[in-house]
Amino acid sequence: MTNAASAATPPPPIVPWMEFQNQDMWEKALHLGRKVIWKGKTCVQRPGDDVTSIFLIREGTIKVSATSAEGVQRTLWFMGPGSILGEAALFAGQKNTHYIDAVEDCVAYEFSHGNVVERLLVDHPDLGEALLTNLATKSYIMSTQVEESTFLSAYRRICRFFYGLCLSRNSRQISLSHSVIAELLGLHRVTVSNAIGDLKRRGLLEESGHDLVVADVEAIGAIINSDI
DNA sequence: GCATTAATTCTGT
DNA sequence: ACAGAATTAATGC
Repeated sequence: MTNAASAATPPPPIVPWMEFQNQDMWEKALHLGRKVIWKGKTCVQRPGDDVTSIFLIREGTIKVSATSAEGVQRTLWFMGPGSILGEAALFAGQKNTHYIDAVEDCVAYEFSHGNVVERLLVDHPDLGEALLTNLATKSYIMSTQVEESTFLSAYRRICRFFYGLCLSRNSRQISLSHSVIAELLGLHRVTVSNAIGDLKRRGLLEESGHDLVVADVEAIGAIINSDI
């Protein structure tokens, strides 16, 4: 993929954080769904649970993670407003395979399999496209993570994550602990702490209360391709 | 409602 | 692996 367009405007890095700004298209279909509220810091679904519907997340953030038999956690991605949960399992005819945790209070809309197939996909092509976009995003997140863990250094991956997160969320604020970032990128927590400490020393990252703030987005982005 | 303590989480070495 | 700081939860007054 080496064309002028992509060279002129490089797409932002794909990060394991799904969030879609324009949810307006869903308004017309909300009446087909059922509003549900998930309290923060609670488990919403576990591996083995039957999946008979999908959920559109409207407020809050959830964490999707895999757990080994020994209890080791590996976060796969986070999902925020505008993202859809459960469509992969539903269309694949699979049971749920991951842990889904609400990290903060969430509002979601549940759509039954029947409503998805007979109403959403039939009456609203744009919602069908939104479902495909959502599914494709998950696919790209996973392939990108495999790619990056194979080819990039931990330091670069952390910078790439911060940079992509800033662009996709349009915010410099990052309210994640070091261990959460480590679980998300498959890194050791100390590796993340050291990298963050280094970025702070270099003035690219600042601390605001308990949150990290990216002070210089472009500089962080530049590190990804630099030869340092 | 408020102060103390215990428990847990977070971070830098 | 460890220690100090910082939160959060639990308990008693």
